Amino acid sequence: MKKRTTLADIAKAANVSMMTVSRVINNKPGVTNQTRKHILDLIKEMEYQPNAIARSLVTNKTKTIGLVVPDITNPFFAQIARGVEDAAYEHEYTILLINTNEELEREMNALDSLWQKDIDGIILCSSRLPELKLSAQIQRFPATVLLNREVLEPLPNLVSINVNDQRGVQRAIQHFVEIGRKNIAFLGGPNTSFSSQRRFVGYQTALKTAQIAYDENLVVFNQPNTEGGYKATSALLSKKSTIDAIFAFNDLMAIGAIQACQQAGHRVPEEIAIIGVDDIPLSSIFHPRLTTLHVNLQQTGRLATRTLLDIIGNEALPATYQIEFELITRESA
Amino acid sequence: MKKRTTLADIAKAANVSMMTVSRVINNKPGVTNQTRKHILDLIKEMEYQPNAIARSLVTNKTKTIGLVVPDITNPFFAQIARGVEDAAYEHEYTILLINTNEELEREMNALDSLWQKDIDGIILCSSRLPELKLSAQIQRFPATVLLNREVLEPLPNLVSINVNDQRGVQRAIQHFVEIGRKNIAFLGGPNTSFSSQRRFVGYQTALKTAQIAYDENLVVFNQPNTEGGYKATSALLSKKSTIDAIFAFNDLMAIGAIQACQQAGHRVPEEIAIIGVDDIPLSSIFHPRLTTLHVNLQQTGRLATRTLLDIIGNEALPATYQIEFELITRESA
DNA sequence: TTGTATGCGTTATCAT
DNA sequence: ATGATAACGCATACAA
Repeated sequence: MKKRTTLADIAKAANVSMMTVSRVINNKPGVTNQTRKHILDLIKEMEYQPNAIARSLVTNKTKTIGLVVPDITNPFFAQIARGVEDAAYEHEYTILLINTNEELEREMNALDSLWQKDIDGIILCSSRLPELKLSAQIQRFPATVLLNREVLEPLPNLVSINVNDQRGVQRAIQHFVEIGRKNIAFLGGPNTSFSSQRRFVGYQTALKTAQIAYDENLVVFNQPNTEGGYKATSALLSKKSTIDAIFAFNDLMAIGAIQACQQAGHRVPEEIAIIGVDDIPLSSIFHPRLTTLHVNLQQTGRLATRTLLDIIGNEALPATYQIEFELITRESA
Repeated sequence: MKKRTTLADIAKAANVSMMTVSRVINNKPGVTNQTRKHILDLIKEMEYQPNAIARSLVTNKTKTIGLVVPDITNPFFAQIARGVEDAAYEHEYTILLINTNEELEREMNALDSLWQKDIDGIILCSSRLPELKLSAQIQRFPATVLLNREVLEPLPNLVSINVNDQRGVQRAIQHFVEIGRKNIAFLGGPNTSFSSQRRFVGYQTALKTAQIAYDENLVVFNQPNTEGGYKATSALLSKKSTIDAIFAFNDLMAIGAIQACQQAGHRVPEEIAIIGVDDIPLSSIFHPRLTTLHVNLQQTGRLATRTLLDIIGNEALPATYQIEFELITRESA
C-alpha cells in the first residue's frame, strides 16, 4: 500500500500552487486551458484522487447519508435500501448503513455515530424512538427523511414518507365486501408497530363504511410470520366458524393463515378469502397465489433520497408524503 | 441546527488547554481525577461529541469499512450484510454499503469512492472484476476480505472467504446416490457466476466418484430464479425421461423445477428427487419442503468483518477460508 | 500533570 | 490567471 498522492504532490510536479490544482479538480474558472490540460495529465499519470476526509473538514459536506433500518435482512427494508442507494449513487452520494435490530439503545448509538461522522442527512426507517427523543435527534442533523414513522410537530429540514396503511386496508376490505364477504377477520402484527396500529384503524373504519358491525372476536394479533399467521388463524377458527375473509398484516401471516384454513378443511378462497400485504416474491409462487397490497418499495427508497437531497439543497418544504397501496388481485381473494 | 461544540469550546470553558481535554476524551493518562471529572461534566453539559472527520484526518483511520455487494435485495447478501454490520457495530465500526448491480463500471466506481473516503478496509462480495484489476484494487486498500471470489496470487492484507461449493455439491450428489438415484441432472445458474462454475465441477467430480457416467444431456443452465428453473427442467424432461434426481443451482430454481416436474406428471420426490441451495425461508414453507444446502450466512458475515479487523490490526495471515455447506434433509430428496 | 507548536489535505479568502 | 495564507477540528511530539 503506497502513500496517497496529494494535491501538494501534483502542485510540485506541475510547478504551480496547490490552488490552481484545486481549481482544476473542482472545475473552477481561473486557469488557462494549457495549464489545466497539463495538470489533468499529471493527475491521471500520478493517479491522484482527492482525499474526501480533508475536503469534508473544510466544506462541512461529506457526500454521505445515513440509512438506519431495523433489519436489512427484512426484504421490506432491503428493497428500500436498494432504491435509496441507487438514487444516492446517481448523485454521487454514499450510504452509511446501520441496523437497529429494533433496539432503542442501538438506534440512539446509530444516530450518535452518524452525527459524529458529520453526514449530510439521514433516512430513518420505522424509528422506535419516543417522540421527544426523535425530534431532538432530528434537529441535530442538516436534513432527515422519516420513513414509516411520523412526528407530531412539523420540523424544518424534515419530511416523512408514509405508506397509507389506512387507505390500503380500506381498499382490501372493500374488495372483500364486493365479493360478498361479511365476516371479515383481522390478523394484526406486533403492537409496537405503527403500521399494525394504523391498519387496525383502517380495518375498523372500513367496516363502518361498509356498515358491518365490529366484532372483537374477529381480531387477533400475533408475530408477523407464517407461524404467527397460522396460530392466530387457528385460534380464530376455533372460536368463530362463520369467518369468510381474513385480512393479514403481511404476506407471511397470510400464508400461515391459508395453511391453517386448509388444514381445518376450509377452501381458499371459495370459503375463506385472504388478503395479505407486501407482495413478497413468494406470494406469486405460493398456491393459491396471494391477493395482496403492493407498494413499489424500491421507488419509495429513491423518493426518500431525492427528497433528502432536496432538503439538503434547501429546495424542500416541511411535509409528509403518503404513498398509496395498490391491490394486486390474484387467487386468494 | 446549532453549531457543533468543539474541543476548543470545552477547553475554553474548562480553562485548560485542548490537549487535556483531548486526553480525557481518549482516556489517556496524565490528568488528575479532579480536572478529568470537571471536563467530563462539561462534555456532558455542552453535549460535546468528537468530530470524526477531523480525527480521521490526523489519525488516518476512519473506523469505517466498505461493503460492496451485487444487490442488497438478494437475501443472500442481505444476510451477509447483517452479520457484517452486527460485528462491525460491536467493534464500533461503521459500514459504507454499495450495490454494484453486477456492473463492472459501478464496481470500479464503488471502489474509487471508498478509496477517496479513506476507509480502513473493504469486504468485497462476488466481485466480477477481472483478476488484474481486482488485485490492483486490493493493493490500494489497507485491508480487504473477498467473499465468494478468489484471486490467484496471494496478497498481503487479503483473505478470501469462500463457500465450499464443490464439497457441498458432492454431498448432495452423494445423498442422491444413497437414496438410489442414478440419473442425476444439473441445473446451473448464470455462467458468469463463479459459484455456478465451481458447482458444476463438483457435480462432475461427484459423478466420477460414484462411478456414474457424465451425460451432457443432463446439464442445463438458466437464470437463477423460479422461472429459469421451470424452463430448464421442462427442457430437460422433454429430452430425457429417465431423470430421477435434479440438483438445482439455488432454491428458487429448485422450486421452479418441482413445479415443472409436477406439471409433467412426475411426483417429487418419489419419482424425481430435488435438492437446491441456500435454504431460503421459502424452502421450509413450500410443499414439498425443500432439501437444500445450507450455510449460516450471517455468521459468515461476522467472520468477514472479524477477519478484516484482524488484518487491520496486523493479526492476520494471508489466507483463504473455506466454509462448509450443511445438507438439510427435508422432503424433496 | 499540563501546555505549545505543528501538521493532516483540502478549500476560502484575499492578494498579486 | 495564479499564488500565499489561514482555517477546518483534532492528535502527535515535545516542552515545561
